[in-house]
Amino acid sequence: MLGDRWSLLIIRDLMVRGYRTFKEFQQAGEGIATNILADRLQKLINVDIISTEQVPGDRRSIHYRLTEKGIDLAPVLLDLLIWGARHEETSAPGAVINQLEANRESVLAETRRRWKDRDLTPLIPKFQKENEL
Amino acid sequence: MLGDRWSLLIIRDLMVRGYRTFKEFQQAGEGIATNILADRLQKLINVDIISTEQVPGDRRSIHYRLTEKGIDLAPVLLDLLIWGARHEETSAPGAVINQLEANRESVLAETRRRWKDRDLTPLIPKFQKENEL
DNA sequence: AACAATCACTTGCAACTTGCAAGCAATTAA
DNA sequence: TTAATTGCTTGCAAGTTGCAAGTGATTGTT
Repeated sequence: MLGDRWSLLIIRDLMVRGYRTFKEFQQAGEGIATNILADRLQKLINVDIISTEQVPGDRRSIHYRLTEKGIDLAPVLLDLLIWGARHEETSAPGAVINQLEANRESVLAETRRRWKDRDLTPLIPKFQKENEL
Repeated sequence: MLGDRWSLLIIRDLMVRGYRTFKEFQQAGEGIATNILADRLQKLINVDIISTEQVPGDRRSIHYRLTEKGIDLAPVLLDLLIWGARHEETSAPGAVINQLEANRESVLAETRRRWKDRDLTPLIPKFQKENEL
């Protein structure tokens, strides 16, 4: 399931960037085609990594959200981020990475807290992985 | 680079199972086609995650080995294993997983030690992830 | 009320990637 | 000398991806 080009990026956007809607993923800059995006979202739902919710006040829109199983991927994503940074496949500044690495546990706790509280502020001020995570 | 069906499995086999040769990967049970295997190995070499060495005493054979960058993926793989186990996509017994989780740091240290020393004994007595890691 | 815009998708199709089976060169084993 | 082994490569059918252009159900604007 995670063995494709887009799924982990979607999960990352949900987890650390606070993205929720189809449109946000689509415009995320990575350039995923809408048919593929729809397909990946559905597959992630099928394996219970994400779920959907109605948006109160706009019946066109849907909010995607990580499930418990989905948020449990946080350690993986964090390690991948750190790895990418260490080996320079990221645009995250070195200092930020060192912080993340030194405070692994609290970063993970904060990530989970944000999820629970539906806090949509980006976890850190934007980082990107060039080619794949 | 890691966003495909096979690359992480190859890395895992190198890291925790002690596989080294083309043939070992091919027979690993996951059923990768030889053309794809050759392609993935080459791509992993290109991004400096693995490297090759001559086998002394058999000039037909080649040993693949993780680079420093490759072994640095250990935390990612370990977390992915733990995640898969927690959400039942693994055949690793629960007790083993709990051990891995509780001793994360020492497991990682041991993994790195095995790599340095070229210790080929499997890290734990075989575990598999059903569909993708 | 009528019309335009927005949102989350679908559809059609060409281009690329994968998987399967067979084959091959260079050794090494019998 | 012949057979087997190792690490690939090749050809081709089948599957997946990406692009562009819709579509239907709202919601916003005049």
